[in-house]
Amino acid sequence: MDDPGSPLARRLSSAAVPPHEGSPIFDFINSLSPIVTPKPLDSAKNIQLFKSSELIPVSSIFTSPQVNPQQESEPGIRDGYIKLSQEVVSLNCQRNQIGISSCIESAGSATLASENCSPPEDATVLPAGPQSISLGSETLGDAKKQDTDGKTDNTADVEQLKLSRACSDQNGLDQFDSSTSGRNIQDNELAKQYNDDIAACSLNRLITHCHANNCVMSKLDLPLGVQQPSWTLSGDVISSKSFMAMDQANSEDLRRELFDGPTGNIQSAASDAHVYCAGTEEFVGTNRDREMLPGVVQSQFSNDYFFDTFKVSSDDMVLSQHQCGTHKHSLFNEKAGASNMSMQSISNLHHASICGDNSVNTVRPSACALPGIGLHLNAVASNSSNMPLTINHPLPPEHTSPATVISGSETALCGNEAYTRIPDDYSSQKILSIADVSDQKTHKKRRRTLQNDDGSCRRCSCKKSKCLKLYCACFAAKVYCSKSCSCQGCLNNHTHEETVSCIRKRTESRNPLAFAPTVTRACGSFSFGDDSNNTPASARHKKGCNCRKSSCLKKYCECFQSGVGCSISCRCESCKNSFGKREGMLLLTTEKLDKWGKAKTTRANEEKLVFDKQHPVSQCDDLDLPSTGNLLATPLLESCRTSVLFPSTCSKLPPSRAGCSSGLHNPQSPSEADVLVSALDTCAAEMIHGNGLSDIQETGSSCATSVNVVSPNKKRVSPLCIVKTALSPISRSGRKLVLNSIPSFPSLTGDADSEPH
DNA sequence: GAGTTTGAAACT
DNA sequence: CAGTTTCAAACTC
Repeated sequence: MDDPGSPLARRLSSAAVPPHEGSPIFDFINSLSPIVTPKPLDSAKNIQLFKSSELIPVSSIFTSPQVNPQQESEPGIRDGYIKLSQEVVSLNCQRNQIGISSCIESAGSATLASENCSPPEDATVLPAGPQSISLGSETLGDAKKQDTDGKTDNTADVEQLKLSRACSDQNGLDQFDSSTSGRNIQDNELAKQYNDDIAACSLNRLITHCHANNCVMSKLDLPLGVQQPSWTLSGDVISSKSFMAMDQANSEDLRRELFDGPTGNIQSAASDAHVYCAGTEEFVGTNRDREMLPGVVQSQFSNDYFFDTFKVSSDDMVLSQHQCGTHKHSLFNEKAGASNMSMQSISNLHHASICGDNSVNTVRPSACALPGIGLHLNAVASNSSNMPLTINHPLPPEHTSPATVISGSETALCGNEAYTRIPDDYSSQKILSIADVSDQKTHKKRRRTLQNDDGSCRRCSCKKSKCLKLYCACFAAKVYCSKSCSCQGCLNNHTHEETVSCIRKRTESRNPLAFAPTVTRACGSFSFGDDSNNTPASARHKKGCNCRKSSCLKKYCECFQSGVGCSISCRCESCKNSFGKREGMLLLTTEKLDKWGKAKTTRANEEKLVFDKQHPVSQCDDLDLPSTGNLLATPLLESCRTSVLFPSTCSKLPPSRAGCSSGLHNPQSPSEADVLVSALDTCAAEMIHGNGLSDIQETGSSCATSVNVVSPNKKRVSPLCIVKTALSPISRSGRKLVLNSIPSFPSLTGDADSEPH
């Protein structure tokens, strides 16, 4: 923690009280530079500095029973952040003692508050403590008892109102045509319907990581790309209701460091929170984005530092003002800049800046054609902080347009992998929203739409499993079944909470990855220059598909369903995944394959020995890997490709050809191999997915970050070392990289699990 | 909506 | 651990 005597601590302590004119803090505030919009590209690069070594284990993500996303969108749930109405906000505003503070709760909340006819008196004044708004699972669970249909009509009205308000008030968003408005509404609606736990975590974690790595980064330096993922994820979380452990201490530390300046009034409460700022997302902006806000919202901003002081509590946690504000900030960027893709001038600019992509075209064809949501249905267990999340809504053809793609952070940042599953309800609800707004269809029709049209609805219809097996989508997503499920004999509900918990534990003990998300996003994906062209494909799979007949072209394929390309984790056959074939293995030339195939075990070992003699010293002094592994001693690009690809290739090759399993093993422990495979996964896979050698230097840091994450013995591996080594002439000599113990399957445990056991 | 196909999960 | 069975979603008609 901070040294009490440190300038930082002094600033912090002084910030707790209103500054007086002439006081040091006042002077300090006055001396602050105007807010400067960071250059996203540069910022994005900064993000690469984030090390992943302090990331939270995935396992910590999956904790408490979750509620079916469907339910979370229901009135009782929403009230949670609906309560953050203007009243509340105004109270918060009043509580802000520092002149520069303000509040940012927007009309969006008010609009939401009216939704579902939530009486204003329910808008409990936000207490300072964590007990304020209880939106825990139980609350949500109870809420799910409510009927969904009744809500949607109100929602439609509200959304229409919101739309009109937005249209009339927006100054900078004049491209708001009716069709895209509908989509925006959908996005907004969707985002509201998702819990944003992860979003809350995301920035914290980002900050935490930054902190851990001594990144000097002011809140305003948080690039859009950093911020956006938070809110992009926020949409997910609302639905997924996943909880994520937070390194509260770290984030708090950093928050103090970063944010204690002028606004000071830091609430040292739990850093994680269900940031129900989300309810206002479409109207929330930063001071620098205010011109883009609807007037009604702008009017709520009393000053330019509003986001510093917003305070909101939700669930059982209190979000620091800064967090929330920053999230809002991010959120707005997301909503205004990304979700409203129709506003090309905004979104394109944004995307381009985030991506560091020269191309202004933000919409990838694949994204438009996604059959499913970019991420999976499971609980959003996301290290979302860094995660550029492309939400690719599975929309009917008539809705399939760039504007439907929430891609606010397509590339942005990924200090680490993230485990993200967006409930398919997301999309279905989006469709529902469309129906509500545009047609006011009947409930029946809506329900039908909900269930059928987008084809991605995950409401289970289990018959025999009692919804207590992974067959059940709800169970697999760690959510309780909802009314909208058509399951029979369902035990996956609150009534059988203990049973469910028990079964979950059992299931998880049997397979630790049982509840792991299918799709994750690899660390470093954001850093590849052309990743904007294949963001879905850059997603990685923890498990990978095993398709045979579907050629990964149907929703049988989890990858395809998730709108991502197949990865090296997949064992699919004849992969034709339109989002990214596992064609990396095609990079293995026939010659190479033949070589590998013909290589006898002994010969391979001999070569290895010879090579080891020739290169007795690692080319990277600080590459402190186990000598037995020496896997990165020759991390030449080609080898990197080859070897990393090889596992997947191996799985399809006869053992005799599967060099990686044909006796090249040495006594190295499998975990190390896993680790390294995992470490190389990102780099190699990114290369595989079309990123050339020229990208490596760019991506080196991220790759190395990955390596850092998975480095055996938790020893850090110099990023530069990896990159250098990968590009070294020696490495390019073509000598085979003897990946001694890479298993025939790549690590399925993922980065977070990659620590040696 | 019924039947078939598919691939993951569970089981042996 | 590989093979088989079970299961539910996706798909087809």
